[in-house]
Amino acid sequence: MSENTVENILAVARAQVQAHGYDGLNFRDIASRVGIRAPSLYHHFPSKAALGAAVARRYCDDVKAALDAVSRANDSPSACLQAYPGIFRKALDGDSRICLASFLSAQIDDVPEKLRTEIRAFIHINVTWLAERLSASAPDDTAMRRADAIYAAVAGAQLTARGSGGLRRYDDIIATYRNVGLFRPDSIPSEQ
Amino acid sequence: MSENTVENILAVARAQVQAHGYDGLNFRDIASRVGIRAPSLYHHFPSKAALGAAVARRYCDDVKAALDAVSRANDSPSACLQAYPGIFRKALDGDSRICLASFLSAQIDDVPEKLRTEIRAFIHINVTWLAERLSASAPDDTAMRRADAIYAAVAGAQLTARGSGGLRRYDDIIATYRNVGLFRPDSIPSEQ
DNA sequence: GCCTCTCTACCTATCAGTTGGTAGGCTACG
DNA sequence: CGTAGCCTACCAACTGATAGGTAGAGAGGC
Repeated sequence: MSENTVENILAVARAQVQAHGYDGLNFRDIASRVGIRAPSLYHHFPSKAALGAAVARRYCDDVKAALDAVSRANDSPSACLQAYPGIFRKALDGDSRICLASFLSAQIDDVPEKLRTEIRAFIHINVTWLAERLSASAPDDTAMRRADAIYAAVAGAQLTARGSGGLRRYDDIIATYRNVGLFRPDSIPSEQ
Repeated sequence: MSENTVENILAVARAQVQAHGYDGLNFRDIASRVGIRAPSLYHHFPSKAALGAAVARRYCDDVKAALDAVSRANDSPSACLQAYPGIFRKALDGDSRICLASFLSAQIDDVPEKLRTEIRAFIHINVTWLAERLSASAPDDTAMRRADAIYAAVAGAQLTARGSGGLRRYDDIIATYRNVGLFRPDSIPSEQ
């Protein structure tokens, strides 16, 4: 039951953070959802900050796995880029939760340092993955900037959809990004 | 002094919400920054929710004024669109605060209903303003979708910059948006 | 078989700090 | 006088965290 409890805690905590931010890490609430008492959480995580960091790291690993899955499922880099927004789509569906890193980016001033580095790592992983698929060779500065823009745009779509409009608005916004060629490395600006 | 106090409270509270979200509305903290005691705030606002709603409404008015200013300063709709991200740039500068509506969109589940409607109104105002400048005639569906995308992209740029990279990253991301033609109504998708 | 030691996983009870909010009093100004 | 604006002194609720105890599983010696 021990391994299972830790997994349950991490899963519940992750969902809470995606829905309520760092404040979603309420020990009594999480414990109650897992089916234990609040102080028992301290047998698995020494502090709130540690639990938060563990949740973030696990989330990062999960998204890394999702990126790998997209890479394997699509043979062209271009197809990978088109598929990228789908990774964050299912959290938005139903409970309208958003990317954990996006929520914590907003709250960055009120979050323990360990979590901050985890957030920065998450952003870096996403941007690097995007940049690798934007440039045929090693990612250059242009590819990195484009990758930054894609990451930011997708994060903004989640946020806006959560604010009002829900999943449908997310899909519409992503479709518009596609139409303007944001996900294509070769899109040409006509003039300033 | 009364009018002045209310203005001070609103200004301080706004800055706190932009930096810490709804939790930034800490009565003791805000009162201390204004130079009075916490219970005195109740002489001006009956509750935390009311203060939050007042802050949001004032913020909305301020952004509306900023949009008007942009409209007056630029004679072409296209120039207005290019200038749009500048409205949120100065909050990010220095204290790296973000759009109040973006922060509260993330926290939408934990915010009083009055604030939620205020947030939705804010998004609507921004999107409408953008759509009006995207289409020569009355905004059609395409213009509204493009406006949604611009709003979301700018929000995401603020969030990402706050998460890591700061103002420079914001500027870079916005520049990339410009390059792909996100802010131009006539940008043509070459092929899927 | 049985006893003891130890470890894990959980519990109840409680703490100190912080929060939004209230009651009631003082002061100064019209 | 009355009211606006502020105060001190509180309160109840909730938070992260600690202290100390209990039930049960497994290991080892005898």
